[in-house]
Amino acid sequence: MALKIRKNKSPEPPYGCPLTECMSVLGGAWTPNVIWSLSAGPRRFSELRIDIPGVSPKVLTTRLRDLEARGILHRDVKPTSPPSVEYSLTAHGMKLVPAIEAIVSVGHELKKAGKPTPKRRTSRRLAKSV
Amino acid sequence: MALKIRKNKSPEPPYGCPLTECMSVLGGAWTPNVIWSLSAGPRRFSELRIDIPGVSPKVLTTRLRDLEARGILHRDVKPTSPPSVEYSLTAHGMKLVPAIEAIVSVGHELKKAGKPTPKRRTSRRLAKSV
DNA sequence: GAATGTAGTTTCCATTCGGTAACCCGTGGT
DNA sequence: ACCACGGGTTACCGAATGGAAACTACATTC
Repeated sequence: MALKIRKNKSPEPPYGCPLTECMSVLGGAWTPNVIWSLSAGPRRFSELRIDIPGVSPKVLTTRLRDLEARGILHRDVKPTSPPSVEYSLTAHGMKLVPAIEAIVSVGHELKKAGKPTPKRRTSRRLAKSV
Repeated sequence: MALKIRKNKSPEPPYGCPLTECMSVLGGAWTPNVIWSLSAGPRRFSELRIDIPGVSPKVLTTRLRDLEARGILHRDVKPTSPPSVEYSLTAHGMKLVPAIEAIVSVGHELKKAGKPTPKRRTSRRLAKSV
């Protein structure tokens, strides 16, 4: 007999799911880092590069453009000479900060719990031997 | 003159960053959905497939194996005949739920704010025309 | 006029990732 | 005997992504 499907549904269906929605924002590489960095105040391109070691200018540009297009951050070109460009979170972007804080604090807990840093991804051939 | 670098550093450097740490867990496709679904109680493989429309068995398997290896969820094979397999969050995995809730609630806000759903990801050739 | 600094852009490349589809195994029902 | 179901696995594939490196433009300064 077919097992019956329990139907205490999970809180949100993934159709137009806010979860998916939000993850599409946070999903890109370095995105949370950028937002996190900006949460401490406005920053220029090269400051961000320093704040986020390892990010390449290409990816950083991509992220900034993308987040700007989504209304998460604001790009402000100061007409100084050499013009400097300042990025800051919009009110909209600020809303993401608590979520990122939550993620960060979970990150702390995950580290505290001393994960043995699993290196294997799909090497679970043992499934049948269980 | 070189602009001076402001040094009100962002809260966490990305070296062994808890943010990065945690995102490496949440980053895979459908991962948050899986955890979200399991946050409502234990679920079997096929229930998850129903809860998360669009997820392929391959990816679902991958995610479940990965999350199991990380200690986020627990795989419980019931020795019934046909054996059914139940997945549930570990205490560890539960810790992720608030973060996901935060993400979900931001997702709601992002939707409320009526984003014009930018479909283009990297098609911002227009950069110069701005 | 050469160097430096800011703020990127562009090209190229390798890899990863996820999706599709097909297949597998054991059990139970008809 | 045969099919369906639960719970996957495997092979194959194309798109997307992220990284590296080189290059650009403009302005100031030496």
